[in-house]
Amino acid sequence: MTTRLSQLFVRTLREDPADAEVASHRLLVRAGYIRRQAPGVFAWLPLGLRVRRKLEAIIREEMAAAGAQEVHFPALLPRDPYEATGRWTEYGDGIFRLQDRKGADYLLAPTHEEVFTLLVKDLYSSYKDLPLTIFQIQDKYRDEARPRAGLLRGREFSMKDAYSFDYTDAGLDASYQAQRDAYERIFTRLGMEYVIVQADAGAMGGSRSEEFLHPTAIGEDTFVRSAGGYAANVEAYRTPRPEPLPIEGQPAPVVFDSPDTPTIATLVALANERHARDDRAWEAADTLKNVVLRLTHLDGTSELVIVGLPGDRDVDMKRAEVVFAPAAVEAATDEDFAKHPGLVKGYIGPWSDSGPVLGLDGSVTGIRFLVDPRVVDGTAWVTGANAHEKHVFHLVAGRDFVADGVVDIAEVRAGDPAPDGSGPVELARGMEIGHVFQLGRKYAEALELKVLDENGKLVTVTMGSYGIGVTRILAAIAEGNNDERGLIWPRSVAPFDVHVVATGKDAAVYEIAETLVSELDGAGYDTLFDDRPKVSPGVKFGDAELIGVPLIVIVGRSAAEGRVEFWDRRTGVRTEIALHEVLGALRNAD
RNA sequence: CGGGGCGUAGCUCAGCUUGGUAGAGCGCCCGCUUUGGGAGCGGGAGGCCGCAGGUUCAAAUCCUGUCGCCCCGACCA
Repeated sequence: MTTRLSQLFVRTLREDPADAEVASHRLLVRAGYIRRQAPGVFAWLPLGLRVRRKLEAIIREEMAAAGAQEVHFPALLPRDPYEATGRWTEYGDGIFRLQDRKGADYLLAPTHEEVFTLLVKDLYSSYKDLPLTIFQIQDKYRDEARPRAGLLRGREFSMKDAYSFDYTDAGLDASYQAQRDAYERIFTRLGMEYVIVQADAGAMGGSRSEEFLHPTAIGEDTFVRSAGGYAANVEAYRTPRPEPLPIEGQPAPVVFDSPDTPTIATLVALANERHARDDRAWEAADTLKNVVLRLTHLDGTSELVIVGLPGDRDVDMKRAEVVFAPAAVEAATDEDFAKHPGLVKGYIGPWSDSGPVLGLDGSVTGIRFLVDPRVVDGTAWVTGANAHEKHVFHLVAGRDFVADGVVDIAEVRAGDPAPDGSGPVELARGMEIGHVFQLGRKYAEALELKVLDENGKLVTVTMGSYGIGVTRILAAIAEGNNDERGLIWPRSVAPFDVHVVATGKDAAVYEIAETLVSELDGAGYDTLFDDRPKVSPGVKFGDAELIGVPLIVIVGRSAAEGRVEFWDRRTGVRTEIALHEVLGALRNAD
């Protein structure tokens, strides 16, 4: 097919749009691929749609190869199924909700687990029908508090979501692996760098969850990886628990005066000044910082919880959200402190010489006390003594205090050990471009999806869900493939195979170009033909660079002598070749 | 939700401090010229100055309110 630029519905912009910041957003708007309709909502013009279709075609091919069948659900769904699984509530403000004229609740679906599950329940009831994997490519909706970066974080976005149905755990593993393999093939075909990281299974339950992250500075996820092959989203990283240390022989706690120690640094300085250790200096990591958090549960009730962690670390609120989900986590307020006179702000600790201060069991405050995994029995700490301007050292875990549990919400730092022993980790930023997830039986149980097994017994189906962000990947590719002049698409998703530019005023040039273009058409190439007669060469070259078709053929000043220029958009190299060599040059371009 | 910025032509912006009834560049339309890096000349179309109220003889400009948008942060199965 040949598309004539003179007929194409597009208007390129000479200047950057004022409301676009990141490269992908700026260039996709400027080159006429998309237009903003509302915050985080975009219209797709022919160029943009072509890229999208290319991407979708690759995904469809790999889904088919993985044995998944395509279906299509509405984006607009009734409330009921989401009520049954609890997500109507759990999703909170993140969901677009609306009502019909009768006042019945609907939503614009953020994902489709519920309705896929119900459809399978409607149609299937035997183990013989399984395994089954079905998918769709559909627009999803999330009412993001702050959409940003154009397509990278929109409120409407296209996603391929697949769901697998099995009646055995081994079957689920196989279905999961098939999707995971398909994702690897998709990203490889797209030439996209990706890292598979362990993801947090979250409050949704489920046993196995991995994210495909595209490493990029503008990514919103932080992940860790070790040289030995460990990789995890920082939210899923688990701090290894050291072996306990012997308690016998450790010195007894010593309470000391600690005025003017509002920070860990001042406390450590004071300890070194007045109570120096023989072996080495006190360090921030020797202190136990007790952070008071307020958890607000879904039912509206709330509780305080105190987390003890090494003083050289802060709480990572994202990790905390994951651990305490679905409860919301925030720092305790002055009001909370006022309600608990047993808490001496700045001097909180689990111990006092008159008995335990923190903990559910018989402590003064009765507040749940959780500690960092590094706080194992036998470790000694410097911490608050629960009296104004008093701290205590030689406070030994397992002897002087006992926690209600362990919670791993401290920030993760480069150099921390990988939990699988594969060495220290480094931190990097990434963008989530895919997610494979063993849901297990949560949805099937909530919606009562059961089948009869070989023995005629009803068993609950086990499921997986697998998502790939189509429009997000498109944006990520644009983000990683551009220069100051415009986009540079990989051939696998470029809107056209080749961009033919005719320049000059000579009518013969256009005739030669026409002939070339129909030859290309005959050879099966999708061609964009800049046939605009009264547009200057500078404008045509500029548009070609902006639009970003990777291979460009210029038919111009030496066309009459049977020569054209072959222009590689990515390298910028232009070579003059004979007209009859064009097809060969295109074939060799890979 | 907190902080910052901005709403004037299709796009990018000036004008606002010091009120006098709206501008530039690009784009678009017509004519002539031009044709290898975003052309020249001439003519033209196009604007409830985000919205509402107020002050004033007079408001894009000053005041109050409101709506919207962008950026940073919080949040993000």
